Amino acid sequence: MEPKNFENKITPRSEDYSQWYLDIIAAADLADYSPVKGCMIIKPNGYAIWERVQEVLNKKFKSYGVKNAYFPMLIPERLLKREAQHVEGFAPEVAVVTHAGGAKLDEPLIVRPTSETIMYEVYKDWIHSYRDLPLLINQWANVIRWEMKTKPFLRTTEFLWQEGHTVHKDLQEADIFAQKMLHAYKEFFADYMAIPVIIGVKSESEKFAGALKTYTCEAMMQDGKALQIATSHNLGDNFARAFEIKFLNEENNEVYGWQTSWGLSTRSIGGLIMTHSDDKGLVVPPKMASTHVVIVPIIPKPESRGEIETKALELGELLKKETFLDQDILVHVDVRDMRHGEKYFEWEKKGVPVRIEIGPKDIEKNSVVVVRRDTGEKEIVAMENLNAKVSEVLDLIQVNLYERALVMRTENTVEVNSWDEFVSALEDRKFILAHWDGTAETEKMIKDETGATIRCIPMDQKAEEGKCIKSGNASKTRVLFAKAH
RNA sequence: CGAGAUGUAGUGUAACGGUAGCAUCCAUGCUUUGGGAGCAUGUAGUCAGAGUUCGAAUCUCUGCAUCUCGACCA
Repeated sequence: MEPKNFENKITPRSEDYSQWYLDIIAAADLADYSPVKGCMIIKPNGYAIWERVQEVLNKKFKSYGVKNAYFPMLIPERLLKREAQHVEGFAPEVAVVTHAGGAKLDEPLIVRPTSETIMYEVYKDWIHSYRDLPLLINQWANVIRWEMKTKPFLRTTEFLWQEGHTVHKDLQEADIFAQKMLHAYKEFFADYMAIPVIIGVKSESEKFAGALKTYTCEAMMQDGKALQIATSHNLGDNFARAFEIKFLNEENNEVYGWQTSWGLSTRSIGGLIMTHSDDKGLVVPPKMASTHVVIVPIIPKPESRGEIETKALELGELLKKETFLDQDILVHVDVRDMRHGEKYFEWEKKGVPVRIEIGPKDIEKNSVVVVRRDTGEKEIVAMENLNAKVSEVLDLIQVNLYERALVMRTENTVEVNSWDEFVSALEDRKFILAHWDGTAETEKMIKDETGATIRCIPMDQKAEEGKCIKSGNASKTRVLFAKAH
């Protein structure tokens, strides 16, 4: 039965992808616009996903020997100016504090757009010997970048992220570490977010301001556009030279440190939304969900309420003792005095992976109905098998979401060998693997003409002689082109 | 920041320059209940400021906000 009308109607993806995205955020109650333009209020439902991101990444970082710390949000302007490319890259988008304590400040303070400068200013005092290395620090923080145009989670003036900043004894070790973090992100996206990402190297024009080399995770959203969902930079000794991070090596020579920085922001939540959600609402991969299972009692007769709710709560308690994929199952029993149909819609909008329905007929037959959020499949399950079944289904949903996203990307990725093919593939919203002559001029020409950018030079891309689709010049490997969010 | 569009209860909409109305939400009560229920009562609104006018939600200007498309970006 079609509902007549209701709040939070979701625009179909096919009709208006952008509106659909905003509708999902409203329907799942993830975020609100703030009184400050371009900023976002992350509501409890949205923040719960972020907390899960923090939990999983912290565990991963610790296993790599990375320690958490916190540095100030305000950075003296002179520090930002130390590294030439860095200041050039960030100057247009920094917010500056000029007054405080009722007076004009002698030196303006910038609100961090990223923390390289303030962290490295003190790193130089922390590092004296090769024995102090590697220095592996991460911080969870907010940063501000004054962007022209914002969109919840994907691009907001203020956003939350983690930024890791390390110092190593040589370039090779730094590069290996930058790649190690890139793979950590890739695994996180695959194993937890159920988002398949392509890892690769950014072109010169797309790399981080001040970096030697930028590694990136690129994901395909359901509209075929790419989302840069995490990055890891090999900073070389650029910042070390600017901030005089020096140490005595084993040969007693004073040398500069070699650095990396790597980050993942609340944008990844936008990626999660755009990868898995459907026209009914948000879909949260079980391993990222703060509620895995919602039990909805069905009460046709008021007098049977007590009995049914008791049974529902009882099943809930049993289920909480169960695990799936080494996680505890988080269960919510929804005993609110509402029609069950309304509850179904609400939990679907919020993306809870599994719904269990229990009513008088179920109690009679000693069974319940288990419904999957990803496929909508309903199954009648005997109560004694419920724990095992739910555990299995959560596992299946986690796997299915990843597979579904991977199939989508695979089907929409093409190799092209001519400009005409390139243009038509782009119109079909594909990821395109094509030859490029390696020059910034050609890259810019392609961007200006089509809006497509080089997302990355994929790491698993094999060497292959070819001709640039734009200039016709020689190319040694294919690179990934796409339009980006 | 450039081009365009739109701003009316929490949400979605209506009102020729002339009493701001409807639906929904929310609150209360009753009846209901295997996919967004029904009835009754109640609360709640013209983005902000200026101008034109006897009279402005409506016309004009300015500002602000949101959306779309560019430029910028995690």
